[in-house]
Amino acid sequence: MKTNSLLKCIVDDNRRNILTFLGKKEKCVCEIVEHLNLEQSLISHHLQILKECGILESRQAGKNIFYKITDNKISDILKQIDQIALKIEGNKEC
Amino acid sequence: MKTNSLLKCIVDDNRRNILTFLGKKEKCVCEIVEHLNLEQSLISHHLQILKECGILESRQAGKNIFYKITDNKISDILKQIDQIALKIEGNKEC
DNA sequence: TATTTATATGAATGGATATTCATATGAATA
DNA sequence: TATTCATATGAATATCCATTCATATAAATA
Repeated sequence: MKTNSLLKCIVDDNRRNILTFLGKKEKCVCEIVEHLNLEQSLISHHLQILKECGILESRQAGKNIFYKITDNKISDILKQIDQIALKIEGNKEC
Repeated sequence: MKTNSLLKCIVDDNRRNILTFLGKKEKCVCEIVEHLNLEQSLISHHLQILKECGILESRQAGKNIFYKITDNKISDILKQIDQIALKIEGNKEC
């Protein structure tokens, strides 16, 4: 069983930032690139990973491709992860 | 901010298995080694990592060293992670 | 249709981290 | 006190994964 590969997916800093930036609204790649200020190809690679995991889905509109978080279940999971991150703040070396 | 390094800690398969095996009860290293069927030194390395993160604490009793999960806060986090893992089960490539 | 713009892709690289191997330490016991 | 048992440690190696770089694709526009 690979129960934790979505966790692995989310644990990466850049991917977490992408997801946080996306929030409830879909955004096109160039917006994400501009906001995170990272290489376009890097963003693109991360988007593919998130998409393969079922966390994101995409939609084409002309030259642009828009990404959004797939469903509320995923959003809930992300919220939980953030709550966990908060709890962790009180901890030692972490 | 390093909000996710405890997550990184937990995301590793062997460490998750160690934590799951520990549950509420302290166990000595040799029990963990026997149960996970991995090299003693590997288990020991992982135990150090978990200890440095504040997830585990240890107690010596003669030749044996017993490890246990530090506090209920950590236990709660682990439970949440497991719940998340369950939700994820319904997902695609993950 | 040539060029520009937006995005994807794949190979190469680098860095982080898991694993192994050999050995050290330290407590218990013969 | 020599040996055994339980665990830790550190260096070497292997593996994984993020990042970069160069390039491909495909839509739009001049």
